[in-house]
Amino acid sequence: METALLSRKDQIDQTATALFRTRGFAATSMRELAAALGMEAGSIYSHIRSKEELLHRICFRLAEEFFAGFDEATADDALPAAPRLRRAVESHVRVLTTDSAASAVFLHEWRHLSEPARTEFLALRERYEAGFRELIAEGATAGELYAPDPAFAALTLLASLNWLPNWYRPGGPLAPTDIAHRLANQLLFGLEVRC
Amino acid sequence: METALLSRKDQIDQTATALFRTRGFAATSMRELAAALGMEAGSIYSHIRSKEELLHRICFRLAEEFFAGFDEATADDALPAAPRLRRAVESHVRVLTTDSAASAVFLHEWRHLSEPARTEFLALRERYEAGFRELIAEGATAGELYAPDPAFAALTLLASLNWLPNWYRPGGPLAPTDIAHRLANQLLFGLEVRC
DNA sequence: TACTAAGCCTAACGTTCGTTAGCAAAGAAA
DNA sequence: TTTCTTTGCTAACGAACGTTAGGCTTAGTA
Repeated sequence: METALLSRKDQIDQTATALFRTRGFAATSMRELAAALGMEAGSIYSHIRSKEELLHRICFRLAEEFFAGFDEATADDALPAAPRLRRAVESHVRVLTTDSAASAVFLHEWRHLSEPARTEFLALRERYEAGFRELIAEGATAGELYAPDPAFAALTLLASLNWLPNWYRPGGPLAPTDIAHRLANQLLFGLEVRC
Repeated sequence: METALLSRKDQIDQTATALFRTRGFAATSMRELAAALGMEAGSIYSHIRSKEELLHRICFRLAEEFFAGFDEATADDALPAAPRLRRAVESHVRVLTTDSAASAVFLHEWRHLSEPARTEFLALRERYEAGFRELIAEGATAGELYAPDPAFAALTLLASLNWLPNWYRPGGPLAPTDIAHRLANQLLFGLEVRC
């Protein structure tokens, strides 16, 4: 057998991710996907069961990556909440930049999952957001952070980060780690000059 | 003629906006839209020319509202950049909250516009973002704001705001003006406690 | 050599899509 | 009364949709 860098199934996943990102899940046809892979639409079904399976795999794989990164970033209990939050932000940015196409699909196309996957996905997302919320709340009670409403702060913070796949392009002027540092700084220090 | 609160055409626009928001433009069929209006699919074409015309009207109407709000908020040249930025943020939030369904469509579904509308739309959006960018840059050179990279700051700021339609619900615990103030504060002052 | 398993093809299935044509009812304007 | 406009209907159009069945080719295995 040819030792391909990517198995055919992985190629399908990757091409589907790119198409779902730019055209959206619903507007991407199996024939389009097949054409991008240089094959016929029917042939794809030798590798997958359905179009939705593709979306399902993309969304849940990324959920796993976000969780793994967050857990690793916040594992050190000795650290105060503020630096742990900073590390969580950097981890989130790392996932967004290393797999920005899949991230965009994860963020925008999940609603085309049918039940029960959709509910399951939303539960995962809520649990992830709760992680940030609790980190911010911890920092607030410890006096490290100013956050009268941790839930509100967490929403705003993740919103800023999640916009990233909309403009980030690999090989641009800013490296992923630069972006992570800048975002963390801007979100933690704000725009207004310090007193 | 019956003096309806909304003309039939406006009812169609409004129902289409709600459906496009929750299911997406591509995944919303004309038959679904018709059913939600209590009519048949073919009948809609007595009022509109095409499905895309609906999307076009929603997107460009909101673009106008964003511009009108921004222009009014930043018209006072006597004011320093920082308070004008704050007013622009509040105006943006006002549009997002008073018409959150249309805002969500504006933010997510524009890519289903076909050319040349799509390019035209993106040019408008870029011009709007440039307004924020220049305001931040002005504040930075005047020493009012700390923003080493105004473009980056503008992206992050708008990202935080544009996430709003994803969680805002009219009649929730926070009134739109509260939200606007909190967002402006958090973005301008940051999360970290001040020195 | 014969057998097996991938991988892809063609052809077609039943369904749904956006849209159109032609007609009917009903009220406003003349 | 006649005419026109508005609004909606039914029925259908061609196209595109996701998916399946069955067969062919090729490469690895026994």
